[in-house]
Amino acid sequence: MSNTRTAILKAAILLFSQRGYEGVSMRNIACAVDISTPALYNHFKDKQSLYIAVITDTFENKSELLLQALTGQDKPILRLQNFITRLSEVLHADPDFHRLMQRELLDGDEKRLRYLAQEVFGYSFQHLMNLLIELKPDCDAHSLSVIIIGMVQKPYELNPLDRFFPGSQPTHNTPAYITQQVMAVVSAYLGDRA
Amino acid sequence: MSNTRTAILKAAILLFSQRGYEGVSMRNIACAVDISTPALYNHFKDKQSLYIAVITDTFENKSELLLQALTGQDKPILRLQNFITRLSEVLHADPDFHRLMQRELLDGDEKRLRYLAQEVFGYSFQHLMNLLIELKPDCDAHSLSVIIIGMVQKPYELNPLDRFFPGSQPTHNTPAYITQQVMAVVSAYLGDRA
DNA sequence: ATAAGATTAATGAACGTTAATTAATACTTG
DNA sequence: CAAGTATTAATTAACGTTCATTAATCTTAT
Repeated sequence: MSNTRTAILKAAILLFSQRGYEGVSMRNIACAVDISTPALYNHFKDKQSLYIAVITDTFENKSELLLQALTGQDKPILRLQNFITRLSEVLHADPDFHRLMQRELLDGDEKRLRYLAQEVFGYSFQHLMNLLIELKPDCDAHSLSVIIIGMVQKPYELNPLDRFFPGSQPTHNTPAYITQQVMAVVSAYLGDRA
Repeated sequence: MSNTRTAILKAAILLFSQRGYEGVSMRNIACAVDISTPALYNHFKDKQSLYIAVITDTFENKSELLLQALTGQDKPILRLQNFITRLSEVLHADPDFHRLMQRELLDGDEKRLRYLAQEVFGYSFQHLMNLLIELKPDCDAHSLSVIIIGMVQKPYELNPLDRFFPGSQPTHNTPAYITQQVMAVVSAYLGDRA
C-alpha cells in the first residue's frame, strides 16, 4: 500500500475522531498530511469513502482480542475477567477507536451500524452472553452483557467530565483498577459458584 | 418570552441533538421554524449563542429530579433505587437530552464541560457518592457511582445497535426493567445490610 | 410614530469536487 | 541496456454550492 495513503488514513482517523465527520474538511486532512487537497482524491473517491476507510481501518481486528479472552481455556469467571481487562485496555490504549465508536452510535446510518454490530462486536457479544449463561443460567444474558459493557466503558466516556467531579482520582482510571472494581460488583451478583 | 424564540429553540434542540453542531446550519433551523434565516438573528446573536441556549434549556432542571430521589426520606437502598429509576426515566423520556449530553462529552469545550459537571450533575453525583458510602462504607464511591451510571445509561446508548444483536428484546428497554436488572447486580454487591 | 420582528439581497469565506497539467515511477519493447 | 509508453501521484486553478452573518428595507402592532 502507498505510503501517502496510510499517512492520509492516520491523519484522518485522528481528525474524524476528534471533530466528527462534519467537523473535518478535506482541506484540514490535506493540511495535516502536508499535501494539496485534490491529491486526496488520488487515494479516496470522495470524503465519504475516506471516512468509511477510517472506520473499517479503526474497527477491524478489534474484536479478535476480545474473542480470544472470551474463548480461552480458563475457568469461566477468569474468562470474564480477561474480557473485561481486554475491553478496558482497548479503550485505554486507543481513544480514537473509542471516540469513533461513540460518534458512530450517534451518527451512523443503518448500514454502518449493522457493520458495527455484526462484524465488529457480534461474535464477542454472543460469546459474552454464552459465558454469562454458563456462570448464571437464570440470568438475562443480553441485559447483563450490556450492563457490564456499560460498567467498563463509562469511566472512559466520563473522562472529560471527571476532573470537575469531587473525589476524582485520575490514578484510578487504569484498566487494572477498573477491572478490579467491575469484577467486584459483577462477581458478587454471579455468586460464589465460580 | 417571544413565541418565535421558543419555536426556534424547540426546533434547534431536535436538530442539534440529531445531527450535532456542525451538522446543522442556520438555514436548516430557519426552515424548520418556517422563517427566513436572518430572522434567527433577531433572537440569537449567532449560531454559538443559539447552541448554548439549546444546551442550557435542555439541561437545566434535569438534576432536580435526580436530587429528589437521592435525598428523600426513604431507606438508603430505596433512595438508590429511586435514583436509578429516575435516571432511567429521564433518558427514556428525553432522548434529545441524552444525545446532546453524549455530544457534549465528545465535543464540549472546557467551559461547557465544567458547566455540565458542576451545574447539571455535580450535586447529584455528590449525593450518590454519599449514599453509596452510607450503604457500603469501605467502597470507592466515585468509581462505583460512575459504574452505576454506566449500567443505567449504556442500554440507551447501545439502543441503535441493539436491534442487530442476537437476543435483543426491545420490550426490555424500559426504565422499569433496566432498574430491576441494575438493582439486582448492585444490591448483590452492596450486601444484604440494606 | 416608534420599535420589534420579519423580509430580500448581498457579503466574504469555506465547502467538496473537477479539470488540466506536470513530474516521477514502472512496464514494455527494440 | 535503452527508448518509448503507460501509470501514478502530485500540483495549481477554478467550479458551483453552501456557510454564517450583515445591511437595508418593509410590515405591523403599540
